[in-house]
Amino acid sequence: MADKKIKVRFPPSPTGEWHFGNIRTFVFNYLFAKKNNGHIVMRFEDTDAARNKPGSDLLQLELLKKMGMDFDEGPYYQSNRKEVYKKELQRLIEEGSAYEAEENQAGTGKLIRIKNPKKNIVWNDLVKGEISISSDSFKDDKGNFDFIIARSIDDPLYHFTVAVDDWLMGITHVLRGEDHVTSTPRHIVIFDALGAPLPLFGHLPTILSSENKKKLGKRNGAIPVRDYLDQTYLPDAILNMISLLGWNPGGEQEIFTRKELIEKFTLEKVQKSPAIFDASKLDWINKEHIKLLGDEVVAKEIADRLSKRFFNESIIKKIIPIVKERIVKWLDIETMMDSGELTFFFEAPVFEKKMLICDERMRKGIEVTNEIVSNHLKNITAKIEVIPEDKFDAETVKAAIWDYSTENGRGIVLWAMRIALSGKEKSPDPFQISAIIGKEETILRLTNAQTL
RNA sequence: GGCCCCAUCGUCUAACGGUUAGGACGAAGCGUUCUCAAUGCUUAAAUCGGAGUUCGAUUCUCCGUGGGGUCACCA
Repeated sequence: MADKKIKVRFPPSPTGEWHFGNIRTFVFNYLFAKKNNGHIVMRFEDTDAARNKPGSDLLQLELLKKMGMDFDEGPYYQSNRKEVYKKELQRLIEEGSAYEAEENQAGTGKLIRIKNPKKNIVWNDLVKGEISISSDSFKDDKGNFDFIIARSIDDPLYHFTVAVDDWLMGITHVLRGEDHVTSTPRHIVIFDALGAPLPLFGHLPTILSSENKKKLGKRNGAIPVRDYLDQTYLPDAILNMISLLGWNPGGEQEIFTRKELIEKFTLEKVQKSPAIFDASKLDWINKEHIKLLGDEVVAKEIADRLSKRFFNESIIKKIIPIVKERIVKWLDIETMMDSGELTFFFEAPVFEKKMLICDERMRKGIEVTNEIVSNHLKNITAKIEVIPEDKFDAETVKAAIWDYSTENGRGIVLWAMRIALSGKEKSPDPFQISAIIGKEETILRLTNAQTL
């Protein structure tokens, strides 16, 4: 028995940029379609010209592309399909399931209403199970049970265009936000009038804002997904984050590649209750995804953020592990560069002599003067000088001076050494720095610090 | 308010009707350390309430309560 090919849709209104709430719906459709070897239709629902924001369709398409989420068909624009809707509207009127009613508010024609079937409308929701809503709920505040499907024969409304398109485009699975639950019975009534087979419906739980626990939206702190991309969060990390909002495959794994997400996705594991969006986990997820990346990727990100003056391929290669463990996202490399946390790997630092003397706390009561520090630096320089060039790694350097620093106060000796090499109060340990900048440069910096 | 949906740590969540209710993020503490980062270990932290079914309920049923969604000539 060959199942009909699964077909889903991305139906945004071009009214602005997407936040996590919007894109979550697309992500689940994407995952579901990819998992089941399905087909994705892109369709802009722009029948309300007044609400459309010019250019936001392009912005949305661009975001999809940046997120690596492709579609197979479209984009369609409902505003280009007016003839299709008109034809179906006429048919419904002829067949008697819809009719022209009173003049519309704009005075541009007669409203078209669809006859209320007066029954319970039931469907088996893919995520929530059986839902039953009486068509009596269509009643408006004037007591009319027949809801409006078009402002006029030339001006169809959302409920109608959605049903017509989902039918004509052969959509098999309608996965959308929970906010559409109450409009689903209306769509079903239209499908029935159209004589169209019903797709399967699945309503995803809402994403709530962490500040007020209301539906995520522009008014309650919804940040555009593009902002996260601009902040150099990885698309796959964002995808990972979004996927886990209202879904999980059941195990204890938290970090998933795109491929794993697609493999594991099932509607059965979608949560029924709303999830609150808390971005703090994204930092962790992004860091974990960076760990998954090859060193060459990290090297490129570092290189892209270095000025010409600093560019040094072999050093970049050596600082990869250090950068990797210190950043959450690529942009942090820039921050580190700006605050000088990386520059000392490329050029000798400038600092004041008094920095060579460590804090009270680390001295453990031992008196330290400039002369004593200079002397320590001189002694360790001598020990480092005898290390062969080809054995100049962090372990060897550490071994060469470990005993000396232990005897003379590690805090005092190693702090001075680290400052001499980095000029920073906070930095990787002096052995790592030495190994990275090399023997010659290490000795040079150590020597300079003695005579500061 | 009507209608619909939902209910496990602060957050995301796991748990054939039988577990000391598990994991992760975040938080706190400790260890390792010359600093920072990273890392390791530890701790605090939850089944909304009440009945019922059952030998046994986080799990099933009902009632409360709470939360969310939706009630346009928007989508």
